[in-house]
Amino acid sequence: MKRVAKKTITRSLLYIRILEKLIESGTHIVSSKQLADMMGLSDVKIRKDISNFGKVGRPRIGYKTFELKKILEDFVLQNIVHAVLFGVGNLGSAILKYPGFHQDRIKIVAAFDKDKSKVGKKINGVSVYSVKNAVKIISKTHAEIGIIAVPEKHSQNIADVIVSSGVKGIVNFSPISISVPEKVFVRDIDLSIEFLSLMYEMRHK
Amino acid sequence: MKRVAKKTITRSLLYIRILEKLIESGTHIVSSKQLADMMGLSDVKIRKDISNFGKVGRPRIGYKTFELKKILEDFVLQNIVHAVLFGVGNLGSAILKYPGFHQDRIKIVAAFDKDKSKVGKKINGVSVYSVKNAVKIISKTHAEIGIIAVPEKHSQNIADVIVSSGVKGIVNFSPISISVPEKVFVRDIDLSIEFLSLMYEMRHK
DNA sequence: GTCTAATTGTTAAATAATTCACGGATAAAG
DNA sequence: CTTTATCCGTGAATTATTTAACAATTAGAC
Ligand SMILES: NC(=O)c1ccc[n+]([C@@H]2O[C@H](COP(=O)([O-])OP(=O)(O)OC[C@H]3O[C@@H](n4cnc5c(N)ncnc54)[C@H](O)[C@@H]3O)[C@@H](O)[C@H]2O)c1
Ligand SMILES: NC(=O)c1ccc[n+]([C@@H]2O[C@H](COP(=O)([O-])OP(=O)(O)OC[C@H]3O[C@@H](n4cnc5c(N)ncnc54)[C@H](O)[C@@H]3O)[C@@H](O)[C@H]2O)c1
Repeated sequence: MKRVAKKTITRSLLYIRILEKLIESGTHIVSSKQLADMMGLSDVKIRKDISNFGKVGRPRIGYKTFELKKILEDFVLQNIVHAVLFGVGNLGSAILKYPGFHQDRIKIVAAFDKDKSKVGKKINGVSVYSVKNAVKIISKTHAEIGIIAVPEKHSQNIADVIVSSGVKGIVNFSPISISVPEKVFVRDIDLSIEFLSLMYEMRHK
Repeated sequence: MKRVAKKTITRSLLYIRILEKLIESGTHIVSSKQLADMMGLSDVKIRKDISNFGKVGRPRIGYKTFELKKILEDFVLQNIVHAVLFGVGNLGSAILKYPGFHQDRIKIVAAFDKDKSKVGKKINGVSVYSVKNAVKIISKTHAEIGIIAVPEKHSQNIADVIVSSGVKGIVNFSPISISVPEKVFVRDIDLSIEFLSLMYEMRHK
């Protein structure tokens, strides 16, 4: 199968969300132009993205919302994503309590913290465990992604724990780069950099 | 001045952070290769990025950490960034309490919520106001960026408030696209999409 | 039926970003 | 003072992504 551009994948995930909303509201047909307006993109880009997955629209009509959603899902989603969280602090708690992940088929199956007062608690149905038991619990839960929400000085240590449990994907919220083996994929989410680069863009355009 | 690539800007912001750490630890000289290893990038990319800002390194030696930091800052930073936050919920509170923004010269100068039980409180030194007073307070504080951390069904409404206050930059944490005039810049931070696209990458590489 | 206007899908062109390849500088060794 | 190994800077090549241009399709008007 042809390699699909990374940006096409992230946009396709957004299309799926919009299509869900359209379907829910009873809309059966949508054109690339309508989708484009809803998302602030160009219609060509949307058609180009979709063309990666086959010929699914009809000229003069548009796309059937349900059919398009199905096709996109078949290519870019599959199952529920299981994740474990490290660090049940301010950010970690917000993540645990966020209901949107469930809607997007992301399930947090366990959380870990080194603070004994947090271990044993349940937040939004998710149990908080001691980091000592992480490897054991992760292998039991078949988690696929580890979330790092601990203070940066502990991030590498937690990354090592995640790697040693066999998990191959990490979402890292701490503002430092972690070292992992090549076969482990890391997504860094750095909020400060988002603010600062937005600021740069505002000043230079 | 030559236009600098967007990705070069975000990486340069990361270089600044690493350089700060190196300077703090007493390191005076660093090579592109060392920086590359610390960040998981290639050394060429780092040299190419830096070359946008002039000839600052010395062959056979490397870069003076302090000098490089200064030059990068002159190009990609300037002042403190002032932001206002809408929605003091789980995520909004985490943002208010995060000390890292201060280190990165981002200052949250006011927060707004529609929940009366939150209005009047102070979180980490930041006062929470009623949304009704937002335009007035924003113009007084000279905020440059508005942060949207309200439930998605209110996001467009809050975006309109932010725009009508004259603020030209928005960081949007809600999982929907907001409509704003062309001259307003929006950065969408969509956590679900990060998880799902990471999952895709893990399955296809 | 024929025409028209709308909309898709695709090829080609343009733009953006990365990687390669290597020349030039220079500190340190001898 | 010459050699050598190292590291920077950069033009050219490659790869990735977006945008433009347009042919093909077809529902609906007439
Ligand atoms: N809060 C934000 O808005 C925000 C923004 C950007 C980045 N971050 C980053 O996210 C991370 C978490 O931020 P936060 O604000 O939630 O911090 P926090 O201090 O509120 O929470 C950190 C949690 O991690 C736990 N912890 C510490 N060491 C641990 C370890 N070794 N193993 C397991 N748990 C451990 C602590 O007990 C605490 O519960 C930090 O790296 C921070 O830089 C946070
Ligand atoms: N918590 C997360 O981890 C997470 C992850 C991804 C996205 N998000 C998004 O971030 C946003 C906030 O999430 P959250 O978990 O903090 O939600 P939350 O429900 O905990 O907090 C929302 C806050 O916004 C306030 N609010 C509601 N309507 C408002 C209005 N019109 N004006 C001002 N304030 C208003 C509420 O009073 C509440 O304090 C949501 O859009 C959510 O989809 C959150």
